[in-house]
Amino acid sequence: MNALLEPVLDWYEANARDLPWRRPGASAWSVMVSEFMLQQTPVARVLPVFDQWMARWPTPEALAAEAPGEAVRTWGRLGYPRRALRLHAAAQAIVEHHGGVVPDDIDALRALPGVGDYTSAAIASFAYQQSHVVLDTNVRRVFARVAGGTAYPASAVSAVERRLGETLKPLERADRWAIAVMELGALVCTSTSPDCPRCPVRDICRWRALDYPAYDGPPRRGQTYAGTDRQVRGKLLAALRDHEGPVTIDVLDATWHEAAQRMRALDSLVADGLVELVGDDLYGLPT
DNA sequence: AAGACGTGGAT
DNA sequence: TATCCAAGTCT
Repeated sequence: MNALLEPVLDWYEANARDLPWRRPGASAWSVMVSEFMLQQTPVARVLPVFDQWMARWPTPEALAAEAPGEAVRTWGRLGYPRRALRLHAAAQAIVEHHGGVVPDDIDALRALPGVGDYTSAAIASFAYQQSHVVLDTNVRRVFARVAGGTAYPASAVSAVERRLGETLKPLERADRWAIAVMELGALVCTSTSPDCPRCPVRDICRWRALDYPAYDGPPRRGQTYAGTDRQVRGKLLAALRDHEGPVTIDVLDATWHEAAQRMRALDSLVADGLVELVGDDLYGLPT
């Protein structure tokens, strides 16, 4: 018996956001696109890019027919542009191996580029209403607090969490349960300022019962950014996105002062397939 | 199995 | 202003 089930499902019924990939009739492809875009990226920033993307490429086949550089360009400033490349490659794999239809088998999904444990479970659950344990950062935080009595989960998914996910997963409507817990984590049981008074399971929350003990685990990995290769890669790619065609090296030189780091970043972009050397000192997005 | 990998809004 | 961090994946 899962004491969380009904309160969380009822809360979701009343509080779920109206998002395009959740609407009735939303295609499996739209669910897949949304999941790629939402990896480490807030909903508010995904929405406009998602709309452009789906208008231009309403099917895997449409995207697969394009140059990967167009995917990278349309990705815009969502961040982690390798996701755009992987989504493009996944679309090509879907066309080549699955008849252009987003597969409904979780293992087939998991084999696609850019699709890991979370995304495969999410697509199978939300596009095909299957029953899977879906462990994203929201679900893991809710579990850690309600059941574990701690402020945050560990950095990596544990066997205990998977077991808990299996235990709590209802026989019916498992997909709705999954999205409901995710939504609760996203809107109420947030990382920094949880809104416990509005929480449907506050009365059975272990973390609350213990009076919110502070996180005492190992330091959570902080992301430095200023001055890193990541920042330089971002500037280089932004310059390439902002030009119609290939750019000369001097355009790229203007994006960062330190030559050694600039070259290292450019080389890594080429190695990742995000940038192509198209001529003598001429660079462009992949064709 | 830590660390790399973008970006911008919130605090 | 500095730090946090948002539906992870890959190596």
